[in-house]
Amino acid sequence: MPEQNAGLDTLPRFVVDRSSPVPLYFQVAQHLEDSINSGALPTGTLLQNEVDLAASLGLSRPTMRRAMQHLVDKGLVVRRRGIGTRVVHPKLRRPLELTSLYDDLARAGREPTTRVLSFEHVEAGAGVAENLGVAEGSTVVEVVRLRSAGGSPIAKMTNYLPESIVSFTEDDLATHGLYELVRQQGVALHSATQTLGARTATAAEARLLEEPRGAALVTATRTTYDDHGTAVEFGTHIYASSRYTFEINLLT
Amino acid sequence: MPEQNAGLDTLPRFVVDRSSPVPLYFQVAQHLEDSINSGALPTGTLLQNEVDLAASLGLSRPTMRRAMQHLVDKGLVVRRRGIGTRVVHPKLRRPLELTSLYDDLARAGREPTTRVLSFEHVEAGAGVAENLGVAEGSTVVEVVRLRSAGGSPIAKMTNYLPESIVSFTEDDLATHGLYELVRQQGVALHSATQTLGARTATAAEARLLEEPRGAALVTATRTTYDDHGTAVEFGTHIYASSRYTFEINLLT
DNA sequence: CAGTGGTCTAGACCACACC
DNA sequence: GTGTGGTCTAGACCACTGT
Repeated sequence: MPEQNAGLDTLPRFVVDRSSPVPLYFQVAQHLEDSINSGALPTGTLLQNEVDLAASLGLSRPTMRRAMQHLVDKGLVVRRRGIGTRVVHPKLRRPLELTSLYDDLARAGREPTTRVLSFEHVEAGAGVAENLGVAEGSTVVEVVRLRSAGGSPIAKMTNYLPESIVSFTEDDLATHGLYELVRQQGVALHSATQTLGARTATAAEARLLEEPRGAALVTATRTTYDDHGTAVEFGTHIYASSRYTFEINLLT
Repeated sequence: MPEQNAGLDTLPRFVVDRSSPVPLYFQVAQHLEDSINSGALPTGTLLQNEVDLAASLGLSRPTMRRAMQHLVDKGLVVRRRGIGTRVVHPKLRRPLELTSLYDDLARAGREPTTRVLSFEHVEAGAGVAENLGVAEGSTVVEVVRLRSAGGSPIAKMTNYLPESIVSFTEDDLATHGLYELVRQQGVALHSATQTLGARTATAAEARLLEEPRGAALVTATRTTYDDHGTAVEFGTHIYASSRYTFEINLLT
């Protein structure tokens, strides 16, 4: 007699749509994820075994396994041989995504606004050229933005992009995240490296971010690469530490 | 005529060991990873298609696919339908691991040293109790450490652990990372949430970290969970921002 | 012992990219 | 078209857990 068992009530009501272009494993994973997030499958729940689940959904076991593995990759469940599949701490969602500050704030319902402080074509200095992988002195687009939420400034963001991939306008940047715009141009973002640190604000920075003189700022530099290992974007950012912190989830 | 093609030279020499307990897909993935890291399969190389690779290794296609997917998850290759599998930027390894500051410094060859400032059993306050998921007032172990590298202090780390999982000693902490010790006791670390921010140093903190008065510090709070979603460790740390920054790699 | 997930096979059909 | 990876099936055997 298992201590807890679920999926018996919620899952048989669910049927996959075989005419949908959405893969079956993904439909199942999505439904399980929704059930976990909605509380229908609370933390600690032991799911039905994959063989029975596959049978009750009319799927093969490999397809069911793939759905399960998807949830493992997201950190929502843990699987143990001889034991079963257990729902873990629901707080640990969204382990690794390349999100922008704009998306983060929007998701938190904080109504982000962006003011573009400058948008111009400049010659790449040594630092920018090295991080972006372009020749020093070549032309790149420099974007400086002030992002606010709830009327208070959060961050000053300075980004450099190769001229060739910028076809959006200054207006687009006021209402969309930078990554969103880059992705819409067909660039497949692959990975990014980010360095976080801290330093005290200069007088101008303190004024801009409405922080006291000498306040501690979070600093971030990020380089984003596409599928070919080509740098797509390099940015140096400062954040008002009294109003923003970085949340990072890690899976072992 | 493909622009670049590989696997023809290196892979047929490789044979899987079917008597090994190491899964076949892992043996293959490991060999490919080694080939990539050694430069035998340089950046941009287009691998053989998975069907041929499977055949030449005497494996089924699903097994070969699994090896490939393993490399995709590690960020080493990119797969595109209709195109093939391509080796990407070798600089972007080790996307996301749960590492400790000790491990990070040791890997960088900076000879970390640790001084245990205190090691005692205390009653959990409200904040610690909530983050650790224990009752307020229950006994937990508090560890305060000063980590240095190259003779200079880097961070002051304050950790709280449930009393039950601490069987190591103060001496162990001077020469090993906290995660290493926890893992050695059979605890399966699953995931962690970390929050990074910044603030100015107090007078005592500045003195301890050998930073100027009012210096900006990086602050980090981290909660680590095991497979059961139980909190294993909660810590609040401060870092001398002039000597340490956080490197983070993200995969989209 | 029975039950669980972990691995592996040998096929099949489909969607997409390039020529 | 031809070739690529993406999805799916219906089995099989093994390793580990708990009774």
